[in-house]
Formats: sequence, C-alpha cells, structure tokens
Amino acid sequence: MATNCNDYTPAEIEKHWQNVWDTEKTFRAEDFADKPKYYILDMFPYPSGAGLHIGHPEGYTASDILARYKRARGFNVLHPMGWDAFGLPTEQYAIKTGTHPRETNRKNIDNFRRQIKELGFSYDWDREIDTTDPRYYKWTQWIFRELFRRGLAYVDERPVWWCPELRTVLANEEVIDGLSERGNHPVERRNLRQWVLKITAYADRLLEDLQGLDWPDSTKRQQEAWIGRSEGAEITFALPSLPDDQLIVFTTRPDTLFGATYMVIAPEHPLCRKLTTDEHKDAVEAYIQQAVNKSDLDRTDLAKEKSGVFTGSYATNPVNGEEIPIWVADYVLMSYGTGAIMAVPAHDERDFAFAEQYKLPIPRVISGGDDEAQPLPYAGPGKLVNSGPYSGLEVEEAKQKITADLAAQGEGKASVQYRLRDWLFSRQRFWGEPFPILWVSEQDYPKVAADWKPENPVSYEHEGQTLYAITLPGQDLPLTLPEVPAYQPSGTGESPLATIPEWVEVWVHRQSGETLPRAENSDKADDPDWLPARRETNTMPQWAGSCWYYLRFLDPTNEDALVAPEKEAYWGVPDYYIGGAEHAVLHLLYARFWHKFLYDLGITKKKEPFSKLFHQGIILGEDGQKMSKSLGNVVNPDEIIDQYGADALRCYLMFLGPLEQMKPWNTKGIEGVSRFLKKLWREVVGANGALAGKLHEGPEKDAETSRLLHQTIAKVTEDIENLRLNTALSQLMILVNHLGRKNEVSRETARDLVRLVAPLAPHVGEELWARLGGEGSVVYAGWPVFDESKVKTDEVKIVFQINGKYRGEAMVDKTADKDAVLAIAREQSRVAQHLEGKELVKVIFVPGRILNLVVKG
RNA sequence: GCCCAGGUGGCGGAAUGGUAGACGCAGCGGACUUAAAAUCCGUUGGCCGUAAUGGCCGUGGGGGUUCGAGUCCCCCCCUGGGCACCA
Repeated sequence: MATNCNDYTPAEIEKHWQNVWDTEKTFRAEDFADKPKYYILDMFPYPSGAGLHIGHPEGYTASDILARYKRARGFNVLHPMGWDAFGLPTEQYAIKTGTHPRETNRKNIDNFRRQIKELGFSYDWDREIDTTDPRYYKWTQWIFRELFRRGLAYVDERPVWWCPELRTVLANEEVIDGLSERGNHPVERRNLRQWVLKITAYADRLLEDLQGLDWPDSTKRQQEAWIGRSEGAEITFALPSLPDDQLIVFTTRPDTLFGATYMVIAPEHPLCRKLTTDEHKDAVEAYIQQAVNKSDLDRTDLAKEKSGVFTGSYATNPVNGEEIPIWVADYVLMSYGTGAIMAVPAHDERDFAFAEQYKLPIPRVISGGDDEAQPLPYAGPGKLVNSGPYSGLEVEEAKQKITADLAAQGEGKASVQYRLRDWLFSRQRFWGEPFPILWVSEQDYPKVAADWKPENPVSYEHEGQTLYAITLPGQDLPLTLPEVPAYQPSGTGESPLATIPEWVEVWVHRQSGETLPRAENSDKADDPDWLPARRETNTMPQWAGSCWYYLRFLDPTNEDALVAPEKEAYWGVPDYYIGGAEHAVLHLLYARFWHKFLYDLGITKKKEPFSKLFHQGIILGEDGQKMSKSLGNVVNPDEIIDQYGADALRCYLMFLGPLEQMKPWNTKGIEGVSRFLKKLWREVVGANGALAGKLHEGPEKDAETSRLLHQTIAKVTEDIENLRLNTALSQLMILVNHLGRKNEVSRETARDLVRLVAPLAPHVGEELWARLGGEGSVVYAGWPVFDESKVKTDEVKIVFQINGKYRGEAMVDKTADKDAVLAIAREQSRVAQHLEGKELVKVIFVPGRILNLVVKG
C-alpha cells in the first residue's frame, strides 16, 4: 500500500499514511485485550485560537514514540487525546466579538485536531474528549456533587483576588506578584462568597504518597513545599483584660517560650478590637484599615519594612506568668496557624527585625555553645538558657517537654499546620461547568429531603437572609449552561449567569429534587411540595475538567458511570504521563486530590493517578528568548511541516537535546535530520522508485554492519525506554551513514533499521516498511531483537596511558592479561619514548579498556 | 534570603571515574555541474610545531581525592526554575 513516489516527498507520503491510519483505526486501544496494557498520556491542551505551539509537539512526539515503541513490543497501548476547553480566552473572545464560546471552541478544536493529525501522532481518536461537552462535564459535576455531599465543599465569604480588568476573581495561584497570571492586570482584595474545596483534609495523604511516585525530584519537592507541613504546638495565653477569652498561638519553637517578649496578632484577628484599649484605639483602627487596603503585594513585598502597633493589652506567659504586650502587625497572617504568634526575637529573624524596630527586648534563651560566635537572631541547635526549669535541655528535648507540660496543664497541645490552603473553587464566569447546586431559604431547608443535603449544612447570608445549599439529583446531571448568550460579566462580582433569571429561578420539589423553571410554572407557588430556589451562578475553575480526564479516556462515552469498573480494572491509571513542569503544583496536586477522593469512593483502585511523570523542557526562540508574539520568534509547526514534513519536525524536536531541558530552536538545524531522512530513503529506494539495488536477500554478510546494527538496536531500545531520543537519533544517523558507505546491505538489515526509525519518523517508517515487503503496518511489525553475539569481538581496543595521558592504543585479544598487554605497549615507539629513562612504579590494567603506566623521574 | 537544576568548540549537544567534543548545525577545502541547487569526500577546540603513531593547554573559577576527574568532595562565581514574612 505504499505510495509510488520516486523521491522522498513527505507531503505525499505523510498524507497517504495519515489516511490509512484514520480509516483503518490503526491505533485503536482495545478494551480487555489479552496483551499487557500500557497507558501513555499527554497533558491535553487548551485549544487556543493561536493554534498549536511548537512546545505541544515536543512532548507529544516523545509520548508518541514511546507509544509506538510499546506497540511494537506487543503492548495494548492506550494513547488518547482531548481538549481542556473551558477557559478564559474563549470567554474573553466571546465578550469582544459576540461569538458564542461554543462556536469559537469548535473551530479551535478543529484546528488543533488537524494540526495534531498532521504530526502523525498515534492517538485513538475514538476516545477524544472535550471538557466543555455536557456528556463530559456531567461527570465533573457529579464529582463535585459527591464532594459537596461528603462535606468537602463549602462556601465562605472570603477575601479573594478580584481583577477589575478581567472582572472576575482569581485563585491565589493565578496571581503572580499582584498581577493576574493571564494578561498581567492588577488585582485587588474583595470579599466575595466563594465555593471552597477542602483539599487540606487530604494534606497528609497528598504528602505521604508523594514518596512512592516516579516523578522528577524537583516536582515532588515543589509539592512538598506547597503542602508545607510543619509540626509544632498551639500554646494558650491567658488574657488578664479578657478573662473569658484566650490567645492561642501556633509555634514550631515551643522551646523558646521563655524568650517571648511580645505577642503579635494579625490585623484580621477576631480578638483584635477587643484587645485594643481605648488609649490605643485610634492607632489600631488606622493600622487595621491600612493593612486591609494594602494589597498582598505590598504586604508581602520584598522591601518588607515591618510595621505594627501596640494594642495596649497583655497576655500571660503560661510558663512563667510574665505579662507580654500584644501587638498588631501585618507580618502575621490570619490565614496561617491561629493568626497569632508569640514573638521570640532572639531566635527568629522576623521577630528580631520587628523587635529592633520597636525597641523591644531580645533576650537569648538558646545557646549554641559559643554565644560570641552566634549572633542573634540564632536559629541553630543548642541548649536552653534563661528558661527556668528547662535551662540546660537540648532544643529538641525541650520542645517535647514543654509541649507535654503545657498539655498536662491544659495550656497547649502538639499541633501540625499546613501551608496548603483550601482550594478556591468558584469563578464568576460563563464558560465553565455550572455547579449542580440550588439555594433555598432557611424556612424551606428543613422541608427538603435528606438526599439532597450535605453532611453539614452549607449556608451563607444574603441580604439579611440565610440561604442553604442543596444539590440536584444525580439523574438531573448534566446541568447545562443556558442557551441565551450571557457571557458579559455582570460587573458586580457575580457570574454572568446571575443575569439570567429564567435560568436562575426555579421550583424544586422537596422530595424528588426535581426542578422546574419558576416563571413558567406559577401554579407551583401554592403547592407545599415545591419550594422556590435559586441556582448557584458561579462556575467551576478550568482545573476542574483536567482533574479526572485521564479516567474518562478509559470509557469516554459511558452515560451511566464516570468509568465502568471493569474498564477501570483493565486500564487502571496512566503508566506514563508527559507534560510541562508549569503544572508541577496546581494541576498535578488538584488531580491527585480528586483522585484520592475517587479512590475513597471506590471508583479507582489506585491511590495515585500518575505513577510516572516526565516534564519536557521549554523550547525557546532562535534568539534564546522565550517564544512570544511580541518578540516575533514564534515557530509555527504548520510552516515547518510544509517545508520539511512532519517526520523531520518530529525528529528535529527530539534531536534538539535532552527532552527535559530548556533549549533554543534553530531552523537551520532541521536540515540535519531532514538529510538523515533522505539518506534513509535512499538506502531503501533506488532512483527509479524501485528497491535500492544494493539491497540483497538473505542474512547480513558484513560483520561490521551486523555489529553496528545490533549496537544500534541495543542503544535505540534503551534510549527510547528512557526518553533519551536525541542520542537514539544520533545512533541511527551513525548506522545510516555507515550503510551509505557500503555497496551491499542485507534487506534484513534495512528492515531492522526501518523498524527502529519508525517510532520517530512513522510516515517514512510505514512507507519503507511497505516497500521492503513488510506485512501490515510497521506499528505492529515487532521490534528488532538484539543479538549480543553479533557485537562481541575477539579483539578489544586497549588505550595506553602514561601517567594518565593518552600515548597510543592497540587492538589486543580480549583474553590478553596485563603482562601480555604491557608487552604490546612497550613495543610501540611512542610508549617506549615516554618510558625511556624513567622508573615504572605501577601498572594499572582495566581489561578491555585501558593500560595506565605510572612512571617516576 | 532559602531550596533545586545547570555552566563542555562558533552553535545545539555527546561522554558506566578510563582517548573530552559522538551526532548534527555553521565554516573551510575539494568532487560532480556550463552554472547553481541537491549530493558526495575531506577538514574544523586553542597554542607550539622539525607537521608526527608529535608536545603543551583545555569541560565557569579556586582547592582536594585518585594511577587517572567534565564526571566524586569542599569553597566561590554565573544562568535558569521554584518558594518567599507560613511563625
């Protein structure tokens, strides 16, 4: 079924084979096939209007090579592709042009699919998914619904990042240095009602299970740091001025309790105003106002000139009864620990800076031995001093003992805190998954059947009323986006959906959970079984759809389950996951969280979604700068394919350097791999289009060729397994260059070569395989078998060194011993010269490698 | 500031502690051609050279371990990434 090209014409050949793959469904992954399964997943793209970026095919080529290699080795490979298609740019475009996001999305996906197909990737297109398809987001909503029912989703009025330009709130992770990650617009704090997912409930498991993952260390470390577990103690300080209240602080250094010379509470701390004496009221009020208005950029800025004011109140140190002044300062965050600290300036850098500024005492309570050599603040190990009965104890010992003693008196307890915060899960946007949630009044809530309620009620205050959240019945999912075009932001901080009363206002049946539009069913007003309710108008963030998509590929069209248990049992989770390091924390942490939740529900049998992970590096522009439109250094895959073909692009992307590394693009460089493909072609196809004349039947006659072939089989196999595709290619180049110099080559050698190249350059691989008389697709033609006997030789090269420097070499019998090799070396004039007049003090012989003569004088 | 990754020819890069620079780009010289393209052959780290199976230097800098270091150890410099008042 080969083409009839005489010359290597990628455009014709690639089109031809892409059609074959499409019509024959060459890459279909067969459920329950008898072969071992192998699931290799790419991070699916956001189909932007700009089309495929050159960075996409980099990772996708690597995974494709692995997928094709695994198929050749007899695996049942699942290699799917889909679209992470909810997202702000599509909505922004809709606002600007009035085009429905669905329309834009369809076009963008069509373009992405075309581009991806033109690269010859071996996806099973029957499993394509789109996160914006109601048949998909039905299950995203379903998962949220389960989270809600189990008390892992709640609402909270909390200060969030509001971006006036984008007219939406952003997650902490979407704000970088006070600017929106998308578009670099300034952001500010606003209090809005938000949905929050209790990812912190999984913090320990997310941390612990990192250990077993075959992931890049740096990524594991980033997640560890993000979760930020720290062990310490909560210590209770009595408040003489407020006998009914207490001040609880979190500290990792209970051992330094005797060194606490002041307390600090966050400006948002609930006791802040209560603790403020009349005398200090004005100053504290002013300070709070200032802190609240400060953006977090200012508050956490590098300059970080510390600031604070005294409240006028004191707290009692539980270990010695000392009265300690309480300050308000914005270097203490309400969102971490208890929002209050005991300040130990001698042994904490931040407290030290503050104490110096406000002239507060800085007594040393830890001695590292030589106090002269250990200026304050000192955070190192040592013994306690000036600490009453604890003086003399080692730091670690004292932590235990003080915590235990406080606990015994009911004035403290051991405590673990996490840097990780709960996940702000709502967005005020149109183009996202609607929440399957209704709000009912406080009076109506008790009337609703328990089936639609969460473990603990979720409520919020709205215009003086308390509203309660209930969920839609599972069979009412998906809750689709309304058809009316309402993607203009409301501007109030509410979602555009809030502007569509026909959609928002419904009747809900208190028993069945059924809903009906309010306006069209006014008769229900008198029916006690029907309660008025409002739909939740926020939508889910873009992360939602990508949190579980890898599971949907196992069973993409199932209408009754997220994934059928037997399919989950067969395919499990991805064996290999390839994608950018920019998702090191967010996507990968959120997906792990959802996965663990689904594990708890029994939907997946694996504790972790991605056992093996690889990050491809970023490809820079030719100028070494990050590719960007404004710099005009963007490489368009379409143009490269037009000029050199997809096989050349794929090979070049892999040849650029180690996959994980950041590396610059060089358009000239693609000539090299393009020449390689042409040479490869000419080894198989003669000038007239028939098989090359130099190919002969039967086994390879040339021992050198045979040796190099088998070396290549070994090297390419190992390199593909480890995604070292740059060196796999150079080895293939070496082999092809060698064959080019030979007048005769076995057809078998050529067939092995073609099978080795096929994962990297699949179109030319298929074409040459067919011309060499191969049966069926090269994809399933098996993998060349490495024969070690072919690379073994009787003679080995020994390098001669004198004092570690190269002074010649010789081929010697591989059984030759030290003395025999030394004798051969001595015969070489160059070696002899360097030995002349010197004393041979030592002979180092590494069989098969080296003979090093150590001489003196 | 803290944590991590990395610094190798003109360029991208290769190298289980064992000939540094594989492979490719670019350059130079040559063959083919009326010419060009394409292709092929040779050459290409620096310095010195009686030009050789020659000598010295050379993997960011400085020390060290070793018969032998790009590779291991210590200190420093630079680049990239992450975190950044998390108590």
